[in-house]
Amino acid sequence: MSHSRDDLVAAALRLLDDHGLADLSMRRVAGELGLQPSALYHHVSNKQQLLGLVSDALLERAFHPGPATTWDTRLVAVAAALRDALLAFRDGAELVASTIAFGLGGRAPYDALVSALDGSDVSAGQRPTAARTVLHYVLGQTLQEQTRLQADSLGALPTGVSGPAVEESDFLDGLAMVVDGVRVRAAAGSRVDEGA
Amino acid sequence: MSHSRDDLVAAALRLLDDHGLADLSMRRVAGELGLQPSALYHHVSNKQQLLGLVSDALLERAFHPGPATTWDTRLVAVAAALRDALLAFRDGAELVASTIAFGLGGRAPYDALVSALDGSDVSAGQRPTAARTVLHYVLGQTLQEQTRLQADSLGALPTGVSGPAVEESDFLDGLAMVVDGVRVRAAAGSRVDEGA
DNA sequence: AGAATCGACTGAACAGTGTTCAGGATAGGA
DNA sequence: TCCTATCCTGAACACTGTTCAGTCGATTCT
Repeated sequence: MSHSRDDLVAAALRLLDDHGLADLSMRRVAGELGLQPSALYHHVSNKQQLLGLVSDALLERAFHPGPATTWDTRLVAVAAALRDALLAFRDGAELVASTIAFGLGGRAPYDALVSALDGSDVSAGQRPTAARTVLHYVLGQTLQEQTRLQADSLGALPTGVSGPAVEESDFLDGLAMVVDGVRVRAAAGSRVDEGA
Repeated sequence: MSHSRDDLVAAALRLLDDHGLADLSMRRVAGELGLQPSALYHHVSNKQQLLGLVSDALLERAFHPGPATTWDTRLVAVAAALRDALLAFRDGAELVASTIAFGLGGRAPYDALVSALDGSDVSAGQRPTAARTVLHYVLGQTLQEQTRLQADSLGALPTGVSGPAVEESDFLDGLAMVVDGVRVRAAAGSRVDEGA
């Protein structure tokens, strides 16, 4: 009847989705598994480490994108998959944003963005910059979206008209702007103005 | 000997810079002023509200940019001023990012970015998108910078070579990419290719 | 088989957290 | 003088993450 580290992560992920990040305490995770709080520290050394593992679990399914033909469609696909993963769990964006900021996990998104630029005309030196920029945009925008969505659903004004479609097109508009910025670099690298 | 709301904000800002956001508790703010913790709730209804006010105070001096001639230099100037303000206080980026995300203050940066686009060829409909995008970039990038800086200064590897100059040029590189993305929209609006 | 070891776990405790609430003091205006 | 509004005290509530000595059960070694 002994538990594994993955059990803690699964229980924490369940609690996150049901009650939100603010109510995700070590005591609640322990209670969910029928354990004393101190027992968790045999599987994990920290609450922050546990949150990092939860964050990675949340992101796990997001990064198996089909091999899109061009780097820019790949970049958009990875960014959209990241957003979807963050929105799939309550407070997902907040969790991932904070674990990435403090470097306790969530390397997968950055790595996926960098490798989306494989075969592009963006110079090797500028790929980290491009990936960071897209990542900051997706995290910031999705955090704001999710916060607003959850505030709305918990009894704010009825608002009505602006559904999730507006949120998504807002996201894609901003993303297209960022990708345009990357494209300018790619064009400068190849000395070709692609115009359009 | 009675205190005002501004006294709380000033004390909190002092504590933030001296001991960091994690150690900024209501009890410490009260102690700094020689008060009981409960006394704070006569000036402020929440810890979150207090943090919002601290965040606004921190940003206050950042947004009186000289009237730059072109919209893109204005945009860069506002973004750089925002970054400077965030870096001027310990955990400034973390504080402001979280209060902005939860809508408890920090409207000034967004407003300043929107009005930096006055007189540009970016359409009125796309200015909010452009401002949001730049804002997300600056917050995300500066949060990461500041976290790394503070982690370094608290006993990590000596690293040595990469000083603050590298951080700043990283910031400006990514910012230039985002601004390029905005510029593409401006060019599309005016049907003029401004080239390099 | 018996002994030793190791992992998971308990139960209690420590030092803190944000917030609430009844009541006291002190000032200014009627 | 009374009244009232403001600022504040002191105590308490219900939590939080984390540590630590000790216990139980299973596995491994002799």
